[in-house]
Amino acid sequence: MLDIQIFRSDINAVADTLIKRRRHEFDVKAFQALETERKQLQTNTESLQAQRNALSKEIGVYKKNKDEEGAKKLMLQVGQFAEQLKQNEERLAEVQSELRAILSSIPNVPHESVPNGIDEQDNVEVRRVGEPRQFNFAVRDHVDIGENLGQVDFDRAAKITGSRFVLLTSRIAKLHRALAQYMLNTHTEKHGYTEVYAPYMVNANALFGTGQLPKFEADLFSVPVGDAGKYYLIPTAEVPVTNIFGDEIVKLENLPLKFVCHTPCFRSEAGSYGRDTRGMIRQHQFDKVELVQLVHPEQSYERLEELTGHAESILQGLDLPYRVVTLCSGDMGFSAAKTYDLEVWLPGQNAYREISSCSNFEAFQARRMQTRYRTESGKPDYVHTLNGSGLAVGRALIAVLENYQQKDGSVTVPKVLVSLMGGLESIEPI
RNA sequence: GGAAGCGUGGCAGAGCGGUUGAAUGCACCGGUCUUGAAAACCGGCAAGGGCGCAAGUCCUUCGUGAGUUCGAAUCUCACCGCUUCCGCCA
Repeated sequence: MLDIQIFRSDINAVADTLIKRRRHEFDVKAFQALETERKQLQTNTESLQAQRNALSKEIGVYKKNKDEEGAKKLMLQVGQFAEQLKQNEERLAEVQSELRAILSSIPNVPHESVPNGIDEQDNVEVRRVGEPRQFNFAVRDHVDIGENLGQVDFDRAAKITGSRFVLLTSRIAKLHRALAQYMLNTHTEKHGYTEVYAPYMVNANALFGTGQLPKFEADLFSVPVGDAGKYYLIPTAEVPVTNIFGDEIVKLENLPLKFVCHTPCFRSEAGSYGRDTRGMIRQHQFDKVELVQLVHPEQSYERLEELTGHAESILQGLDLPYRVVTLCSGDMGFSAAKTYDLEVWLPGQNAYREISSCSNFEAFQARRMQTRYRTESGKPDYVHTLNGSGLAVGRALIAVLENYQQKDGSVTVPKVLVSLMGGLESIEPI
């Protein structure tokens, strides 16, 4: 959520930026009309409330003095505007909730360093790290590799559940676990993150906080709770972890707060039918190790570079070639002010594919969650939030299978994973 | 699932229809005292919002929502959460 103050003072500039940079249009006239009404209603309502409060206090005094007559007179006075006050209060609540609804459906404004653009075509490559390996045989993709090894099974997953799920077994299931373990160990031991175990189901309020609701309900899975309520399966650990300090004022000296959390992620992938239907690239359920930081506003852009580096270090440790891309304004997520994507080289696709997304949300999420810190002067102010995948475990598995494949169909275990694999150096067919 | 109890400021904990945004203690901040510190003493200390250049002033908030009332932290209803006991269970 953007600061309503900038809509009050400089609405045309914001509207302009949002159209040019995010192709997001909103009705400035309607907003302003509501805002004018709000201002008038609020002033009016509050002055009536003040009158009522003053009279009520007086009534109290009369009652104490047993002057029922005097009290009666004042009660009549209040009665004269009671109905008007009630109507004002109701309308004011309506207007404010309409304003809030508009405000909460407006995306974040991109940082000035974010390149302008429409879609992923306009993303800007920042750097490439590592050289794609040259193969002296016909490369296979992870589906062929995994099925040939007899340890990746899409058909049975579809039988058990449906499409876009996978069943991993034996060494590959263990490799998947080892990858997550390696990521968690690295981030906790080398990068100073605190490990978190968090709920996999969250309420609507938490999803509002990070920006998935109200606009993107269709992307989420939910389960009914009680008679009317529901919980949502998390689409990313970002949701429970970023919300840890929602509605709280954290101590300045505790910043930055850095958390790492390994969870499954559940996404309905509505609107992506037909895309990446082969293999494990786009699943309804996948594991991810997520990095989350709550930081002092002045530091958030340095922290974004740092956090991106933490995610990169996993790819480097696994010796996987990748590139870093700055998302253009049109390709960024709803809540982000700036995003770097890490794209890993997949020989099976002969392409770089996203494996991590690292973003600075500035105060956009903090404002929704009401997460603040106390400034040096003691005044509360919003923190900045960041997160990034460090990394998507399922996609990391794909990358390892494809980049470490051998001519005979086996897959070499990356050096850093050997001990986590109990000494196993190569995955063979079973 | 059944029964009982409880949700108040950073924490603990009063208040149970009237001038209470809320006693008191702890924590925290400033001051006096002290060579310094501690102790003692004095003072300060919730958040959000409106109007205002400002000083200030007004409104809202005692789990959430609705209601009763001139007036609600206090009464009513619903919901959410927590605790304890019983049952069940990994």
